[in-house]
Amino acid sequence: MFLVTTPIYYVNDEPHIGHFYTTLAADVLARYYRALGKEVFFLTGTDEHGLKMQKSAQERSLSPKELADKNSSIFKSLWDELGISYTRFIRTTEKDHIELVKEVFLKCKENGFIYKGEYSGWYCVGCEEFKPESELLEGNACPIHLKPCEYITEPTYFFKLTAFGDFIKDFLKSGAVMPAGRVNEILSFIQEGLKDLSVTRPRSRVSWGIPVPFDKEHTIYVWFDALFNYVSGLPSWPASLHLVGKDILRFHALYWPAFLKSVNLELPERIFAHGWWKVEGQKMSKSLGNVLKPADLITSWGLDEIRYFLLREIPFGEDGDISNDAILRRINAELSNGVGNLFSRVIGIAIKFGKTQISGLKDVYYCNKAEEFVKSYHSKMQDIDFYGALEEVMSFCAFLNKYIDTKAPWALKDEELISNVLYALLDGVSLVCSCLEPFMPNKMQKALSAIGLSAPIFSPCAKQSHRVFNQLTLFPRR
RNA sequence: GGGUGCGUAGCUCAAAGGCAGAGCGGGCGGCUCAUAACCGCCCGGUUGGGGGUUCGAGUCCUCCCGCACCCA
Repeated sequence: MFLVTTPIYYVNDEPHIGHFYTTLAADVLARYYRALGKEVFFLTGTDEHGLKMQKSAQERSLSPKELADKNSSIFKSLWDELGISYTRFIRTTEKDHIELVKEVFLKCKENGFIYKGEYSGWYCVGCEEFKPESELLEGNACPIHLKPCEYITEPTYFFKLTAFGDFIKDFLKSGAVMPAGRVNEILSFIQEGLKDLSVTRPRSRVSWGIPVPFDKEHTIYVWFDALFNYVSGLPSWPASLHLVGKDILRFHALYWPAFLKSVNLELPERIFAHGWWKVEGQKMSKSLGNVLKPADLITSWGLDEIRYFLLREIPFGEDGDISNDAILRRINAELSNGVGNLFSRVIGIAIKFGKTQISGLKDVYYCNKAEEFVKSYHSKMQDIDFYGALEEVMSFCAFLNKYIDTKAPWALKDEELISNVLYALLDGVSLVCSCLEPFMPNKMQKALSAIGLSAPIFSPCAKQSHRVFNQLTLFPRR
C-alpha cells in the first residue's frame, strides 16, 4: 500500500499556494499509484493546538475549538472544491489522535527519553518558541514578529534528543531524505551539537493542547502532537512518503525520526522537501500583500492548467517563480500547441477518414518508442521527479507529431495503411492522456472517454483496437 | 559572524574531467490532418568574475561578486 502524507496545516493560517503545492504533489502521486492499480492511502489534515490558536480565539471571543472547527473546514472544503483525492482528513483535535499522542508520550517516558527540567529564555508568542539571545532585536524583540519577547523560566519536560544524534545521521545518510542537497543542512545542524528538546508547556500558559498524561500541569508541545498525526491517521505504519516544504524539513528529518525511535516505531520510508514559490519575482509575504491564494489562480487559468504549471515549471524540490507570463507560456506552448493540438489532430484524422473504429498492424518502430517513453515516465514518477516525467510526456508528443508528418496519412491511398498509422496514433494519444491523468484528472478523463477509455492505461500496443467518439478542444489557446 | 547550496542562451532547465545541449520565445522555409497549430532549418553563449590544477575544466582547487536557505 502506498501511504502518502502532507503536513497537517496550522489552522491559524489561511490556505495559500504553498499549502496547495504540497497537497497537489501528494494528490498527483496518489492518483498515479491508484492508476497503477496500487492501494493508496492519502492523509492530510489540520494542526489545531497551541498557543497561537489559543490567543487568536481569545481575540475573537471564540473558544479555541470553535475557531479550529471554522478554520479547519476552510482547508477541508478548499481541498474538496479542488478535487484533492485525500483518503482521510485528520484533525489533531480528534479523539483517536489525542489518545495516541498520550499513549506515545507515556511510552516515551517509560523508555527513559523524557525527563523533567527547567527552561528559561526569551519567548516569542508568535513563533511559539524560545529565541536565542543573539537573535533578538533591540528591546528583546523577535526578529520575525518585531514584538518584544517575554523572559520566562518554567518547569518543562525534555525529550532526550541528544541520545539520537548518530541514529539520525545514519538515517540521513541512507538516502531516505530528498532532495539530497537539503540533507546537508540537517547534518550540519547535528554537527553543531544537539540539545535536548523541551516537549511540554505549562498548562497555565498553554491550555489548548493535549495534557501530559502523567502530569496535568503540562501540555504536550504542538510539534510532538502534530507529527504523530502520521501514525494516528494512517491505517498502518510506516508511511511510504512524507511530503513537506523545506521550511519544516528539520522537524521531519531530525525530531520526527528521534521521536519515532524513542517509542520503537519504524521510520518513514521517504521524506521529500520541496521548495518555495516566489510571485512575479518577489518573495511571498503578508507584509508585501502578495500572498497568492490557489482559488484566485485557478479562477484565472483553470484548475488543471495550474496543477500542470506548478509541477512542470521547475524541478520538484527547487524554488520557483509564478508569473502570469510563465503560466501563459506553459499553457500555450505545451498544453494547447502540444497536448491539445495533438489530440485534435489525431481525432480529426480519424473522423475525417471515417475511421472511428480502428485496428491495424503494429508498427514496431512506434511500439519501441512508446515502450521507452512509458518506462522513463514511470521511473521519473517513482523518483518524485514530476518535472522530468512531464518532460518525457512532452517529448513523446513531439515524437507523435513528427510521426504524423512522416506518415502523412492524408496522402495515403491505401485504407489499410491509413488504419495502421491511426492505430499507432491513437495508442500514442491514449498513453499521453493516461500519463497526464494524475496531473490533470479533469481534462484527461474527458480526453480518455472521447477515445473510449474509462481509466488510464500504461501499456503500449496492448489494445487490439481503438475507438474514437468525439472531437474535443482540450486546452484553448490563451 | 559561521555553514550549505545555487549562478549555463531573452525565459525554464540538461550536461557526474572529454565536441556546451534541449524546450520555449525570435527569424526563415515546408505542410494541410490539427487550436495561426504542426514539421524542418537558422539566430542565440567570455557557462557570474579573477587566478590555479590538468593533455583537456561548466565540472576540481582558490579568491571575489550576486542570490537563496540553515545556524549563531
